[in-house]
Amino acid sequence: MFGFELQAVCPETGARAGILHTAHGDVETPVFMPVGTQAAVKGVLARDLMGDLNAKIILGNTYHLFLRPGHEAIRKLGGLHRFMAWPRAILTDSGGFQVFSLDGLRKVTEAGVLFRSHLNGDEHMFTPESTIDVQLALGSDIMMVLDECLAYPASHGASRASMERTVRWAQSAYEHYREGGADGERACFPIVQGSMFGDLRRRCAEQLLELNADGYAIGGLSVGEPRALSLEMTEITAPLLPAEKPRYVMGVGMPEELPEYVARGIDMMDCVLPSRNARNGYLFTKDGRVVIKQAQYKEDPAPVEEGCKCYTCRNFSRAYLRHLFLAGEMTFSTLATLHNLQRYLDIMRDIRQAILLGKFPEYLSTRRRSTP
RNA sequence: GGACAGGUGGGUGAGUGGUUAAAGCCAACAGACUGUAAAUCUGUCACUCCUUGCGAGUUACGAAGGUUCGAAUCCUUCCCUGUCCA
Repeated sequence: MFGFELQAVCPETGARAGILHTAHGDVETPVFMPVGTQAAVKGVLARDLMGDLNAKIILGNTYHLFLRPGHEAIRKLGGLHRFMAWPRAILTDSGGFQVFSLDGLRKVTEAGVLFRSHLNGDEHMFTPESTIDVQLALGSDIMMVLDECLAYPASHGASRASMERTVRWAQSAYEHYREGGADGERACFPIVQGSMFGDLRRRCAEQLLELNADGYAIGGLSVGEPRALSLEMTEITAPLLPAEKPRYVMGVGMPEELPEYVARGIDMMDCVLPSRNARNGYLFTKDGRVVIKQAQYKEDPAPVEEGCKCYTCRNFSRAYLRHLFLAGEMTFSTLATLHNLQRYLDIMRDIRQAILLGKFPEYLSTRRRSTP
C-alpha cells in the first residue's frame, strides 16, 4: 500500500522526517531522487545506486520513455522496474517539463499538448488521461499529472490562464486515475503551478486540495527565476498542502538549497544538477565546488572531497579524475556522478538525522553560516 | 648530383597582392548547467599601452634582399624538410 508516515516535525521550522511506503520499498524522507530520465541514471549502474549510494527512489520520464522504447514495449518486458533492473521505487514525471523545455516543438491546447518528437519529428498528443495511461504501463510507483510549466518571467494573466489549465488537467487526470489506476499500490501527485505569483500559487493549491491526492508537488520552479523567488513560492505554497501528505518540489536545487527547501516543509526533491554537472566536470563538496578540469588539480593527490565515503573519493585523486575528464574517458562520468550523487544523498540523510534528533535548527544555522 | 613537392601562430591546416593578427579543427585556459533534446554549450587564446574602443601601437607566415601605394601571397639568393631518380 502506498502511504506516508510522518515521524518527526521540527517545531521551529516545520521541517519533516517521514517514511514513504511504496510497493517497491520504503523511502526515508526528506529524500533526494536521482534523475534517470531514459530508464538510466546517466553514467551509473543500478547496482551502484543500490550499493554505496543506497538511493531508495529514482525518477523516470514519461515523455522520453513514451517516445523510446515506448511504454507498451516496457509493459511487455515486465514494466520499468524489471526493464531497468531497479527493484526500488520509481517516480515518473509526466512530460510536463518537456512542455517547457521543448519549446518550439509543441503546442499547448485545452485538450493537452500536441508535440513533435525531438527524435524524428513524429507528431504526438499528450492528454492528462494518456500520460496516466503511459505511466500505468510503465508501472511507476508515483505518477505525476500532466501540467504546464511556464518559462520565467510570465505575466500574471498568462500565468493565471496556464495555472487554471493545469488545474483542469489535474482534475481530468485524477478522474481517469481513480477510474482505472488507483489500486492503492501506486500514487499520483498533482502539481501546483502559478509562476512567481503568490495569489496564483494559493489558488492553485486550494483547488488541487479538492482532489484529496496521494501527495502534492510544487512545479514551475527553477525555470530561470532568482533563487530567492523559488524559495518564496515554496514558502507560500507548502503550508497550504495537507500535513499528512508528502510534498515534492520538482527540479531543485544546489546542495546548499536542499536544507532550505526542507526547512519550508518539503519532503521530496529531484534535480539533474548532481548528475549533469558531474559529467561536465563540476563536483560538489562540503567545502564548495571542485571544477576538476582546472589546472590547479593537475598534480593534486587529494580525493575530490576529504572524508567522503564514495567509491570515487576512496580510491582516486583529483589529478586522476582531471586526467580522465580531459582524456574524454567515459569512466570519468561514472566516477564523478557517483561522487555528486553521494554528496546529495548524504546531505539528505544528514538533514533527516538532524530532524529526528531534534537538531535541525542547529544544522540549518551551521549550514547557512558556512555556505560559500 | 638531379627532378618534383613543401616550409603559416602550441599542434594540425586554410589562405596565392589590399576587407588577414591570419578560417576551421585540436590542445590550453576560464565560465555556464536546477521535474536531462546535454559525455552538452559559451568565452578567451601574439605582445604592449590606454580614455576598454567594432581603440592605439609593435612584432609575426623558414632567412635575407627586392618589386609595389600595399606582400603570408610576386621576384632573387640562401637555409631546411619530404618523395622519387642517379
